[in-house]
Amino acid sequence: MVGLMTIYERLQKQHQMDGWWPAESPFEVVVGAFLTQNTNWNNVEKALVNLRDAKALEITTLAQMPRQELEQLIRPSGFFRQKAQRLQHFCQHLLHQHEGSLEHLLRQELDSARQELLGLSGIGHETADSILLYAGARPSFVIDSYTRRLFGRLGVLAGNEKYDQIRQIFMAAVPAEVLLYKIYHALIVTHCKELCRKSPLCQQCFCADICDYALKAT
DNA sequence: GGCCAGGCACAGC
DNA sequence: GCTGTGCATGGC
Repeated sequence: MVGLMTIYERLQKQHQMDGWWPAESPFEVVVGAFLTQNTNWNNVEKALVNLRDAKALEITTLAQMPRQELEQLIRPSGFFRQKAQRLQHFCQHLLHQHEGSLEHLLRQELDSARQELLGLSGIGHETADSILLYAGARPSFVIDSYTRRLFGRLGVLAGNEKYDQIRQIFMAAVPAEVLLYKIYHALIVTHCKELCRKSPLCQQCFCADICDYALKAT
């Protein structure tokens, strides 16, 4: 069995990758995390531009804006009614429970912050961990569909593990460093997006090329 | 024109 | 606990 750090090193040799999540502030990371759910990032970008132009990338503004106005601004990201409602609930939660401070929520003990996030509407496991890692700089490994596909094909995962089981596998094998977690997740996504979908051998991202590469000793 | 994209919640079993 | 379904847009 190839170790997770070995796979990391092989991926790193093939892709240039930095901190990755494109955002100008932790709050913008949060907004992006909601908007990107089951949605192409290109569409998220359009919505973020709209919000920025409307000077609405701010907790109080977003919380108090008329729902329909917010819906129209984020419309390009899809599921806009759901996402508008959930974003406003999140901002109102910050205002009421954390004096409007995102940092106040995220600087709690890691498991406490995670549980609080998971209790909010529209925040599931992946979104919670994305917020913790990329907005809060907390070492919480993000598991997404790419991770499941790639590491399932590599034989690291059986395919029936629950989210938290997979997260534990990664967090047990990868040193708890924020930058390392960020880059590893980014490498997985980038690797799958660039290579997996483009290969003629690709079948729902179980593409032989990507896996042979990752397994191959370099 | 069909399929997919960096999910989530909820109903029904 | 697991599975199916609704949510909606834009790019390929």
